Amino acid sequence: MRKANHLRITPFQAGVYRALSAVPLGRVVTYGTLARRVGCASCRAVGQALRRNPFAPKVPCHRVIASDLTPGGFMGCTGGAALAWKLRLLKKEGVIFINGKLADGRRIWRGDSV
DNA sequence: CACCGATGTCCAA
DNA sequence: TTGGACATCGGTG
Repeated sequence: MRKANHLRITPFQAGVYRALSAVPLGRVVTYGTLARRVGCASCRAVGQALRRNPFAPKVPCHRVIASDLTPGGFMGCTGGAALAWKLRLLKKEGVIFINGKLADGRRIWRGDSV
C-alpha cells in the first residue's frame, strides 16, 4: 500500500480545480482557456489533471470542453456513455450540445466576467 | 527516465 | 473546407 495518497495533488491541479470552480453554472471552459487561467501554456496538461481528477464528482470536469466546441472527453473516455453523460449534465445546466458540439459558443466562460 | 494523455494550432491537399 | 501531423506541459509507471 502506498499510503493513502490519493488526494496528493500538485499546485497545478489545485489551480485547475480552482479555475474550474470559478466557472459559473450553465457555462463551460475550454482546456486552452483553463490552462491559460492556471498559468499554463499547454492545454494537455489541464486535460491530464482532469483525467486523473482526484476529486471526480467534486470537480465539474463535465464543464470543460475543447476549443473546437467539442465535448472532448469525460471520466477518461473520449466517446461513449461517458460523453452522453457529460452532455446530459451540461444540458441540465442549460448548455445544449448539437451534432456533438456546443450549440452556443458564447456559453464558453472566458473569465472576463470578473 | 520515458511514454502517454480528455488539446491546440499550422500546413497541405 | 477538411484532415493529418506536430508542438508543448505535466503526470504516472
